[in-house]
Amino acid sequence: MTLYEDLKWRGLIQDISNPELIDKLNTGGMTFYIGTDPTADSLHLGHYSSFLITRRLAAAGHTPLLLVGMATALIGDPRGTVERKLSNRDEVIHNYECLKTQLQKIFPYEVVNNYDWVKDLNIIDFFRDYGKYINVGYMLSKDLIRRQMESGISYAEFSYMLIQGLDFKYLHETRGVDLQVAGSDQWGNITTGIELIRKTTGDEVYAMTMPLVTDSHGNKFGKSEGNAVWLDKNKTSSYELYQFLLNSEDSMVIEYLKRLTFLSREEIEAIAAEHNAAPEKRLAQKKLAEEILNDLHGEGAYESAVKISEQLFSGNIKEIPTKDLLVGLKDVPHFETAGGSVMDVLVGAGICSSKREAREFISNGSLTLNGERIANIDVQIDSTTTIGEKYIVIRRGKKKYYLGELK
RNA sequence: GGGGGAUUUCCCGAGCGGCCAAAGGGGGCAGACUGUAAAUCUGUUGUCACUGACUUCGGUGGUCCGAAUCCACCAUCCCCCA
Repeated sequence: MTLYEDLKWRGLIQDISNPELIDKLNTGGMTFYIGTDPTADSLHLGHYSSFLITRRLAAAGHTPLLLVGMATALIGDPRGTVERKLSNRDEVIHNYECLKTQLQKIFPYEVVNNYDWVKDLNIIDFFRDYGKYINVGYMLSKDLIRRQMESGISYAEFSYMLIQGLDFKYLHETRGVDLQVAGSDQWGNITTGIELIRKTTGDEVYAMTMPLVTDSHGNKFGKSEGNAVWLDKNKTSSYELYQFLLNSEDSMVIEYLKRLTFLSREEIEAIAAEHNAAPEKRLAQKKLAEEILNDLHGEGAYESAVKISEQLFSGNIKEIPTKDLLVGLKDVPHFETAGGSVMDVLVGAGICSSKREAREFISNGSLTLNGERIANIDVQIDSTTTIGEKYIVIRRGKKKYYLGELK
C-alpha cells in the first residue's frame, strides 16, 4: 500500500490542491509544515489527531516543520461566526512557550514561529510584496470570510489569510517547504499562500487538508463535558483521558483508530471484526485508549487508568482499601470541607453550582456519598460519614468522582 | 457626514407597559433503559430562606403606581446614501 493509499484509507485526505501531489507524497523527500496558533496553553486531542500526520509523513521520508504562530495568534483567525476578542500579548507569548515545549515532547521535529519573520515587516513592504498580489474579490469569496461578513469582520481578521500566505512563502523560500498540511477549515488560507507563491515566484507548491475529526453528530472531537480534552497531563489526567476514549461511540471508534493510532490496516480490520461481533466488550475503545495513553502519557499510564476505573466502577467504595482508593482518586477533583450539611458541602466543593442544583440532583438520586445514594437534603457530613478517618467520596452522575477531606 | 435597523438569560431567538425569571429551539446537566456506547423517553437549566422573595433583558439616567418593553444620552454591530 502506498503512503497516499494508506492516508486515504485512514480518512486523512479531505482535499489536495493538485493531483501531482499523490506521486510526490509516495516518492518522499518533500518538506512540509503544519501549524497552530497559540490561543491556549495546551494542545488538545484535536490537535493531536492533526499533528500525527507529521509522523506518518516523516516515516515516508518527508521532513516536517511545526509552526506555532504567535504573529497569527496576535491577529486572530476568522472563525466564520463572530469576530474574536483581541488576544493579550503576554498570554500569547506564554502560550507559545507552553505549546512549543509540549509539541517537542510528542513530535520530535523543529518548531518555527512566524513572529520571527513577521514582526519586523513594515507596512509598505507588506502591501507591495504581498497585498498587491491577492485580489480582494478572491479573498471575499473564501467561505469563512463570506460567512463572517454577516456578523461583521474586522480588517485584521480579514487579513489573516495574507499572513498565513506569507508564512508559506517565507518557509518555501527559506526552508524549501513545498507542502502545507492542515485541517479542512484551513483550505482557504492555504490556497491563498499557494496563489501568492505562484504569482511571485512561479513555483508550484501543494496543499493537503484533513477532515476534522468529529463525533456522529458532526461535533468536533475532543470535548468532554464542554471542556477540551487536553494533552497536558496536569489539565486532563490519564484517568480522564482513558474515560473519554473508552466512552467513544461504537459507530465512530474504528474511524478513530485509523486516524489516531499507528496500528496497521490489518490490525485495525481484525479489531473491527471482533468489535462488531461483540461491541459491548469495547475492545476497540480499549485498544484506542491504550495506544493513545501510551503515546501521550507514557508506558504504564494505561494500566493505571484501567485499574483506577475498575475500582471505581466496581461499586462498593467502602470495600476498597483506603490506600488504593487514594491512589485511584488521585486524578479526581479534590476538596476540603469542615463538614456540615451536604448541601453546603456540595456547593462549597463545586460539585453543584448552586443549592438549587444540589436539591435537584439529590431528588433525582444523582449523588452518592461513599458509594451510597444521598437520600435527602438533610444528610450531614461529619466524622461518622468518612472513610479511613477523614475521606469523603462523592460521585455525581454515573462517572464523576470527587474526593473530599474532612478538616 | 446623513438615514434606517439591531443589542434579551450558555447559543439562536420570541417578547414591545402589568398575567415576564421572560415562549420556542439548540446545547448542557441529571434520571430511566443499556454495555461507563448509540438511539429513545423523562426531568431540569438566574439565586436564595424555593407555592414566596431577590437580582437579570448592551451601559447610564429619566417617565410611570409599575419598564426587557416608553424617552434621552453613551457604547458596539449591521445595512443604505454621501
